Amino acid sequence: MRMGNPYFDPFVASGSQKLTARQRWTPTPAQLQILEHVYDECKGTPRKQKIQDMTAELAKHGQISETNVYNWFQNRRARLKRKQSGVVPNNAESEAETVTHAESRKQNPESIQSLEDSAPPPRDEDIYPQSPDLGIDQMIGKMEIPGSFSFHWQVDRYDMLG
Amino acid sequence: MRMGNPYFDPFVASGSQKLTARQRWTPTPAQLQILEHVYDECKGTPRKQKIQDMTAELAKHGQISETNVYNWFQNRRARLKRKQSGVVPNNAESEAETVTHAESRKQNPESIQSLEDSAPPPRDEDIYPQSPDLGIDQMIGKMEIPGSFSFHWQVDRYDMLG
DNA sequence: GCAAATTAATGATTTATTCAAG
DNA sequence: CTTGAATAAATCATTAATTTGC
Repeated sequence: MRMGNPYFDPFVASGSQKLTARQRWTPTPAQLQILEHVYDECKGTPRKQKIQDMTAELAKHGQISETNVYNWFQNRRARLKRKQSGVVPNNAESEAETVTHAESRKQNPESIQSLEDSAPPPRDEDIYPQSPDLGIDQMIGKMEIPGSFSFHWQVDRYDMLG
Repeated sequence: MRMGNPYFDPFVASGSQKLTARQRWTPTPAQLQILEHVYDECKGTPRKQKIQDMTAELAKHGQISETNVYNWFQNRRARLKRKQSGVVPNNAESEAETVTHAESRKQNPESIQSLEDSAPPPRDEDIYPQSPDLGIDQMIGKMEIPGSFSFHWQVDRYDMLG
């Protein structure tokens, strides 16, 4: 089912410097605290408004996006449920992922199918009728983070070539 | 698993005019033709760039958004595969599945529970590093559609009240 | 004490299932 | 019934912990 690689654009330039390698967001301790606090308040996935609000707040403590927040809640809820429900040490492969970790770490580096690339889920492109400034502000702001180490943006998450 | 109603906001205002009722996009014949043509070319879900390009083109033939295009491809692929594989028209009660906890298939249309609303998947908000103009342009452009009938944007797809 | 190698967490994407509008 | 839309589950892939050898 899974095509080996959902996206695979290791080199956008010439494959010498992975200056645009895909890197995932990592919440700062402050962000994590806020996120967990909100999660504690309302278990369910927060609404759009809430997400936007949180994102704006979290952005003050480090790089973040609404997508990150949304994903975080999704994962948090799913994994918490799984942990609570069926940890069941009874069965052999409780997680079906145990094996995948140890050895199946490869990501199909050979299949260069520059023809079949899956597309990203563009969820909302036009649902921001009220506050586009936020997005722009963030985009500009994140270009240079004064404190801490160099944080990479997930700008090139998908791909940028036709 | 599925909660009865993931989101359920029939009326956002006060229940007098359903001016913001949820309405799904319906491709115009011209749009459909284009979509199917592109699908025929490359079966896989197109890439971001392609989606954007197509959306821009399709927008000339009627209301549309990248989300619509993406969903269309997703559904097209999934359903076509299902059809091709094993149709297995089990019209019987095949949905019974593993009913962990008795769950009614019915969604009570009476329950006006506009309190807990699930959140939308904010997919990309800051992934436009190279051509933000496009995004902004689109965003602005769609604010007012001169022609055609009054199509509701899915701005209110989720909710707009805290 | 540090750094490469391993393992465990977890952020991000894809797929399957379901809901509901037309 | 068809199918656009939305969610949750499954999966993938990258980062942080941890272990190991020096």
